Amino acid sequence: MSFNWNDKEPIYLQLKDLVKNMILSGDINEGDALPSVRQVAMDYKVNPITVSKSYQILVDEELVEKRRGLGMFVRIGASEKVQTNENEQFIKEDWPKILTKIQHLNLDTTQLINSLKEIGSNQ
Amino acid sequence: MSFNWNDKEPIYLQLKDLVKNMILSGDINEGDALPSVRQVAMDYKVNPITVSKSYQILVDEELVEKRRGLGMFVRIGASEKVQTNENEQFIKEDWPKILTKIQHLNLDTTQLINSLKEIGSNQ
Amino acid sequence: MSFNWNDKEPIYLQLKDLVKNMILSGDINEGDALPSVRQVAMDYKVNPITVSKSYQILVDEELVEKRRGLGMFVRIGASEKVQTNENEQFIKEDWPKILTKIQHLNLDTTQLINSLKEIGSNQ
Amino acid sequence: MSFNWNDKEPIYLQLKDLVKNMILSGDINEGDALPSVRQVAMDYKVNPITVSKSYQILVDEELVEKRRGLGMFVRIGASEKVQTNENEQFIKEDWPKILTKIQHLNLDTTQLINSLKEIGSNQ
DNA sequence: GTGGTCTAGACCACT
DNA sequence: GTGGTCTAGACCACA
Repeated sequence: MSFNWNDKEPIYLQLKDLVKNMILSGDINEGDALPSVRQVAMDYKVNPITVSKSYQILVDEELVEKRRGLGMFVRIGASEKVQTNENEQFIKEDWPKILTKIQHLNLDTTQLINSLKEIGSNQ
Repeated sequence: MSFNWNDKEPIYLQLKDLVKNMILSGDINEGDALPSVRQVAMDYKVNPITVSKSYQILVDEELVEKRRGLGMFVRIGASEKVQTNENEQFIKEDWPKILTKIQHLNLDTTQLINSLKEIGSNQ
Repeated sequence: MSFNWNDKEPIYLQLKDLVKNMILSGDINEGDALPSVRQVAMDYKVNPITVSKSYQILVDEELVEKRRGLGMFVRIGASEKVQTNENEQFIKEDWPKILTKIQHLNLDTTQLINSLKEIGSNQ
Repeated sequence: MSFNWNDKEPIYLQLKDLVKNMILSGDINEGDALPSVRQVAMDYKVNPITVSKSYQILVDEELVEKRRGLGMFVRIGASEKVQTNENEQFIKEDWPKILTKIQHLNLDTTQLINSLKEIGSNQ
């Protein structure tokens, strides 16, 4: 386990997103401890400081709390918080840009709508 | 005019996209000269080397040609080429990612579809 | 009772100060036993070793004595001793720093003086 | 220049405060560039990453802005902002604690008031 | 056991 | 020139 990394983005950000997704998907439950910095560093063959940096961001975003001498723990409500934040960001920031681009490129919307409908029916 | 810049992407890429969009939208016509490196550098309060780098990319993408002693000129067919390339990129790369994200976030597709329909009817 | 803790200072020091203040205010009388390490650990949801460390400091400061098999007891004269030490520390170390800071921040001293007068008149 | 450092607080925090004070006192003017990370690292015989960490905090506090490829610059209004923040923190957080402690220790307020008056008259 | 800090030295992207 | 990232390895405080 060592070559997931995308060269364009710093590892610590990718790692942060990875953990975020694990919280979102329930791979790590609220109240649980995150794997220790050292553990992750070894598993992913990454420097402990790099892992530390990822975890610190999650603390700053109030998704994770540090219990001194014990480790990092997923806060209660973290999963919902992530979901809410990401939804909001998509709706308010990403989607409008996407619409603008579609208009800008003068794309045929019927195809796009169809692909969206497919997704909708599978939910 | 100085704070358009997004911190996550290098200025020279943002500048390149800006020019590309001006070509696409007809703000700069095919055959026309691009504003001089110095001019742009002053207008946008950017280092001339940064502007050069942007222009060079456009030359590499064969949208623009350098005429020695005269400046940079938009090639004939550039606009269409941009449009084609961007369309393809959107359909093949961006849109699938967008769909995945929508599914991932479990978003309500009906709203999204409605906003797309609105755009479609205005075209 | 679990989140009194200030993240900047180690828990064992905060706990030590807490006990000190209880001695000072008479919540625990001289000659009385301190609550057992286990008890405190449970009450405050803290590791017993952390509590031990706090108590050990109080022993080192000769405010508390250990009676083997019985527990920790507040020494006679402890309250006065705490008061004397803390007074001295405040006057000699804390207050000068406070004055410097007030000057540095260029604060209006009249307000501060008024709040001090209020306290004085209530004593 | 190498042994200013207090062992109890991380260097990067001390360095941050040092820069903050330089902004506050006008040693570095608003709009000016901060000394480069490498320069400071050499001057103070500290690792560049440590300096970087300090500077990053100032960016997060919006006192300093990064201009890519150019360096870090003191934002307009930074000095006032620092002053306002520190004043507020003193009045709302530090001073009440000080008052409590004075009351708690049953200190003679007249001396304290006198020392405050002295400061006041020198302003 | 846990995370936090620091160093020395390397490499990279941006301007 | 600028800052950002990462490594490898060390040491420390806390629980």
